Amino acid sequence: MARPRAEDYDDKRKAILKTSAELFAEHGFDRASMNQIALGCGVSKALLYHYYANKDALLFDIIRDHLDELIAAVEEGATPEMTGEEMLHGYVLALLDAYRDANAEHKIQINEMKRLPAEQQEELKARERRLVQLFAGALSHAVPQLAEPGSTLLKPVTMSLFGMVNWHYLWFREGGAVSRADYARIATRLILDGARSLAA
Amino acid sequence: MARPRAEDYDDKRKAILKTSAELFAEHGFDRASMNQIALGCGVSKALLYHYYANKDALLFDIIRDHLDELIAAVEEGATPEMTGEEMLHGYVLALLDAYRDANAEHKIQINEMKRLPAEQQEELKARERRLVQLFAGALSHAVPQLAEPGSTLLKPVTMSLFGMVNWHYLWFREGGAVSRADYARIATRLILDGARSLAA
DNA sequence: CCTACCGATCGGTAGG
DNA sequence: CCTACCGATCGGTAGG
Repeated sequence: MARPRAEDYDDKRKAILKTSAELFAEHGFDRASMNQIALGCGVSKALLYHYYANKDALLFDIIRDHLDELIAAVEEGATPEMTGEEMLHGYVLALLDAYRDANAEHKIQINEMKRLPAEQQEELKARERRLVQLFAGALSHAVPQLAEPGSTLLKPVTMSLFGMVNWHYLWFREGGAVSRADYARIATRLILDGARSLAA
Repeated sequence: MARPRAEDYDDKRKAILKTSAELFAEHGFDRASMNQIALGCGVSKALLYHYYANKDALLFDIIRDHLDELIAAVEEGATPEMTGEEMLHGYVLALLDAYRDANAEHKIQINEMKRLPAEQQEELKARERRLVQLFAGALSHAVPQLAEPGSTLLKPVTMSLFGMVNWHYLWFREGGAVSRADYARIATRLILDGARSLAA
C-alpha cells in the first residue's frame, strides 16, 4: 500500500516557507544557504529538498503565496456598493494591513524576484498586474476622468500610489505616531485630491 | 622616488565604477563576480584590486558617488527666491532628471546597500537623510501647516513623495506617453494638493 | 600587472 | 511503488 502523505505535510511546508522567508529577507537570497534554512527550520537538508526541489522553487513559492494573500486581502477590502473613494480607501487599508505580518515576504518580492528564471518571474508579474488592475479600477471609479480615452494619467497616478504603499516598509514603524490606518487615509487622500486636481 | 599616480587614474576608476554598476544592477551584487567585472572593464582582476581593496569598497563607492551626484543635482534644482511650490517642483524635476543616466546606480542603492557592513551603510544613509531633508524643507515651505509643532504629517508626506519618485524606475519608460518633466509635475501636484487638503 | 592557486562554502544528490 | 527522512559527500565556483 502506498505510503500516505504525512498529515502535517502542509503545516511543515508553511513553516519552512515562513522561516526561509525570514532568512532570505535578512541575509538576501544568495547568502541565506540551504544549510542555514534547514537549521533554522529544525529539519535536515534532505527533508528540505523533499519539500522543495531546489532553492528557486522555495523563493518562487514564498512570493507566489505572498501575492495570492495580498490579492485576496485587497479583494475583501471593498464591496461593490461602495463609492469609488471608499473602494480605493478600502483597498489601500487592506493592502497595508496585509503587509503587517508579511514584511519579510514584501522585501523578498521587491528585492529578490529577479533572481528567478524569466518564466517564473512572468508568472509572478502576472499576479502583480492583477493587483495593479484592482487599484487602477478603483481609481477610475473614483476619478472617472483618469480613465477617459486619451488620458495618460491613469498609469502614472496608479504607479504613484504603489510607490507610496510599497515604499512604506522603509520608514513605517509599528506603534509610531502614524498608524497603518492613518497612513491608509493619508495615501488615499494624496492620490485622490491630487488626481482630481490633475484631471481638472 | 615614489611612483606617481597614472594621469588617467581617475578616468579608469570612473570607467570601472560605471561598468561594475551595470553588472551589479543586472546580476545582483553577489552574482556579479570580480572576474566578470575585470573582463567587462577590459582589465585584469589584479588591476581591479589595485583600484579597490575588495568587492565591498567597489559597491560603497558606486552608491556614495551616486548619492553625492543626486544631492548636488537637487541643490541646483531650486533657488532661494522661488516659492515653496516652485522649489518642490524644482527638486523633483532635478531628481528625476539625475536618475536618467543612473538607473543602474539607483537599483543598486535600493537593492544592494544592505550587503555592506553597518558602518559603511551608516555613511550612505546619512547622505540619504540629507536628500530627504532637502525635500522636507521645500515641503514645509510650500505647506507650512506640515511643519507646525504637533503635526505628524511631514514625515509620511515626505516619504510618500520619495516612494513615488524612487519607484518610478519600475514602470517609467523613456520616450513613453509621460516624460520625466510630465511626471515631475504629476508627483508634485499629487503631493501638494493632497498635503494641503490633509492639512486643512 | 598576470596566472596559478588557496581555504571555505555553495546548491544539490548519493545509498539505504 | 510511493513518500519520509538520515549522514555524508559530490562537482564547481566564490572572493581574494
